[in-house]
Amino acid sequence: MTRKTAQARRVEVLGETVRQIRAGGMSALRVADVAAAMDVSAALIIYHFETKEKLLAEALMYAAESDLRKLGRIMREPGTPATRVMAALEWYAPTGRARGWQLWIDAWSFSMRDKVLAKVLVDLQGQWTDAIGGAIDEGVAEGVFTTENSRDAATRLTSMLDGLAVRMLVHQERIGRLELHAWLARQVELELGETARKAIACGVNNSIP
Amino acid sequence: MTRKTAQARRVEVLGETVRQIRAGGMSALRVADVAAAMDVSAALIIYHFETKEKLLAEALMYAAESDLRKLGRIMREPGTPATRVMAALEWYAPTGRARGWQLWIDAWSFSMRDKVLAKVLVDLQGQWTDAIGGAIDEGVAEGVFTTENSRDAATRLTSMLDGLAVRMLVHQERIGRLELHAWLARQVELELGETARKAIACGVNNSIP
DNA sequence: ATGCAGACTGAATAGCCATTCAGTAAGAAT
DNA sequence: ATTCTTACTGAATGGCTATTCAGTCTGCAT
Repeated sequence: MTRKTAQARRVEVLGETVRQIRAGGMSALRVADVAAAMDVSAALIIYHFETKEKLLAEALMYAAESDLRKLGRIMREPGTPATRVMAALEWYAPTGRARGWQLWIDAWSFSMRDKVLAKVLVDLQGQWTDAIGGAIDEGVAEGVFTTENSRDAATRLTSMLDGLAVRMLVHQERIGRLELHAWLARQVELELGETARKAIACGVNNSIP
Repeated sequence: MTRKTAQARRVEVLGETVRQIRAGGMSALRVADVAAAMDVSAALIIYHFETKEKLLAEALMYAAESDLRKLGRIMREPGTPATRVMAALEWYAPTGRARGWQLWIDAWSFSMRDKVLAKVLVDLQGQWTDAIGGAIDEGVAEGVFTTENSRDAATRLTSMLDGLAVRMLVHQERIGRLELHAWLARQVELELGETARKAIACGVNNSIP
């Protein structure tokens, strides 16, 4: 058994934990399984994380951080506010089997009983809302978007996507990429005005063939 | 200990189970707690339901059925399609502390691992979509609503409400009754055309002071 | 009255898993 | 080399709860 620094080991454990949650859901997660997959003892996990609950919270933070890094990258990319908003929403949106979403639906359920988890989620959602809301504000400043309240608009847009994720994962509805995109574009037009739609249509032609 | 017919006892147990799930969530549910609240033995619960998992599935069905009965009542009430659609959506919408919704968010999470539960949920959502979609169709026939596909419109509307429920319960966002109503009305207008808004405005003045 | 079906119970049982703990050893520091 | 920190382990332990089981009791049918 090669020893590793605590830091390296923690990251390794978090990665495996997230992988297993994605595969089987949070309630099926066993400390022993994570350990077995890494070929270490279960005691090691507890040694590094103290309790399973804390492991779970940290694992979610870990997953959230990687999501947020991606969001940051999208927001820093060159382009208009319209393309940025749309890129962010498209990436937020559930696609295909929506693997990643199962994690968050589980997290919603767990967070209602775990304050630490709840805080992670509030924070994560806050950052999404701020990022998208911020891009909307830019668009408003440039005169491309129209909205009363950019945060509220962002909330409604992401809420609809959350709901659609539930439709796809829980209710097994198949919603195609194009269909989803069309729904999203409609919604963006309602929220941000018709000039938004035109701005988006241009951006989209560049990124979606 | 007064003895009851199996049927009566089962209903009683289901009621208490749903109450406890609403109060503390599905994962906190203990057979012993349900029994204690009814002042019977835990063995009795198992005697009637065989296993906790089956109890859970039946309890969700029970909750779903009572929701659907209410939906049926709303749909049979006299009034225009516009008032019916709006009444259904208003009732579906999360309000206040949105107690009832915790149950369904839990159910989403559980259903991803339990096929029986998944089926209950698919069915429940199907009936909501059909009911709202049906009322929309009526409205279209009367020329009040305009939409390409009534089921898709119903899906989008209920999806947004699901997402808002998550915002309220998980992310602790306070969305006021009036605000929610305004958002809903906007959305209905987008989905069903502007004559829908007017029709709704009339109906709403009757029911909301 | 008597029997009987079946609702109901108390007291085990048993399985599952997180967590503990006493100790081992790897690698850095000296 | 020796020490020392600390990552790591194997083998308990302990707590929690669903489930079982061997009966008990109740109200109905005969």
